[in-house]
Amino acid sequence: MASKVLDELKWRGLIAQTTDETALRAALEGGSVTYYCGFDPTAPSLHHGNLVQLILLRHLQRAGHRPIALVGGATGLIGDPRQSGERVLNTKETVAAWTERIAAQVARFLDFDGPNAARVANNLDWTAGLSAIDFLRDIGKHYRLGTMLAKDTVARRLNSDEGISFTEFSYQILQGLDFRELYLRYGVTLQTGGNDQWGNLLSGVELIRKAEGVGVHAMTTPLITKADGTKFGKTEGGAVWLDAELMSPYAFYQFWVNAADADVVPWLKVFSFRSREEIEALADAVRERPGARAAQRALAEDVTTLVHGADATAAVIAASRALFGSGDLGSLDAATLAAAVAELPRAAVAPGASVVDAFVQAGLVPSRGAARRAIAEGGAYVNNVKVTSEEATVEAADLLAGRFALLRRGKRTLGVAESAAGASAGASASDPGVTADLATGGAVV
RNA sequence: GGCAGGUUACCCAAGCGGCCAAAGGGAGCUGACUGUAAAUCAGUUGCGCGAGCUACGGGGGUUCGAAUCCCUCACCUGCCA
Repeated sequence: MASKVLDELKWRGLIAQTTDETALRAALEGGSVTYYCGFDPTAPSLHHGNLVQLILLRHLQRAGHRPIALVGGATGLIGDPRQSGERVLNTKETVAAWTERIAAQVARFLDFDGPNAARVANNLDWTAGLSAIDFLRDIGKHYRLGTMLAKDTVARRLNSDEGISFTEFSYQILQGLDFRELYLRYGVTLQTGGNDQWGNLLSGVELIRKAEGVGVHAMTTPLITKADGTKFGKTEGGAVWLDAELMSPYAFYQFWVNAADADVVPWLKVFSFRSREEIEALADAVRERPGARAAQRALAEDVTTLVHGADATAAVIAASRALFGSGDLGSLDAATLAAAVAELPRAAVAPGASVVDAFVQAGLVPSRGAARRAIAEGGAYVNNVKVTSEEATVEAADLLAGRFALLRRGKRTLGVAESAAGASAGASASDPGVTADLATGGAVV
């Protein structure tokens, strides 16, 4: 039902601000609206923050509206001003490569068939050939310095020690230019984005009003938060990446499964497409049986399926069940075990290799000193058995199915030591470091 | 172009000649308690088993000894033009 999409989005907590809500509601209920959201290539992949935007695009498309995903081949070369300080410019080659990757990523979330088929656009197409003089005459004349300086991010940066470059200051004009261009080319009348982009969205709304005499809309999503006040989406790898190369589907699934009780219901509303009834049932489940973590599992399954597909999700659920299940690891069959450890960081070891080295090689700790510290703190495990000595070694008897020993730091940082003998030739022969200095003797774990 | 201030570990920030691998806070990690959650308390956080090594923007000096003093370069910020 197209008519109710705004209410649906509100209930889900996906709307922070809109321009004239009455007019926007009328437009959304009156027919198919062409809308857009921009994604700047500031990294090789999109992340959790962009995911909210992608989900919003999807909701609107499902409601019968027509999405345009804009990749910022041009704006990515400039960089929008952040509070934290001036950006380091990336090379044109880098930005071009990232633009391509991101365009491919975005496409997975949209439907390119049917009457409201999606489209991907690149703002480099209309800015690359724009001369500085034309830009200043045709666009710049519509911008008032007072308004530009008053933009929150700009004002903040001006008052900070770092200040702000003309390059980043100009960003808002480029984004306004995009909205106008998309309006002229495709009849786009709504731009969506994160709430921190509000000023940049308004830039386009104002430009179109001044230059074209037409009123268009803007709508933002709120910043996703965590109940404990820490930053949403912060992980060891920096962000929750949507690209499987930057963050494995297993790690991605684990991120969502680890959602706090206080966060999981709001996140279900935002990140899953489950119905109101289903989400309310899961909210009850959290209240009544929090230990079962039913809502967290549902959230993780939905989001992982959306981003990585059903097959990858089934695999990581099976892996998670095996690794975090209460059953004895030794009782797992070889195939299940191999699948479960497939995603884990691994170390190739020969029987007799030290546990310290295996932990370092698997990347579970950054240094040998840190590995020793982990053991001393009682936070290192081999096959779910606490390692008690810094001289402990991985022996043949520890290898499950004759090949793997499960390494764990703390409660849930996992890795695997794979027997060099049982591993494929390439993996084991390539690293002489492990086999060269095997610990002599020492306690067997 | 001129003048002033700044650059310390993941981040903020103290230190201003030896007691500094560097206070304090944040963040991270581990343990206890748990439910792969939160809260709380405790421990821990450059590399190395160790001797020791490397580090306070880069380089060069002074000194028995430098994060600390001097010179120089780079970068950042502010003010003036």
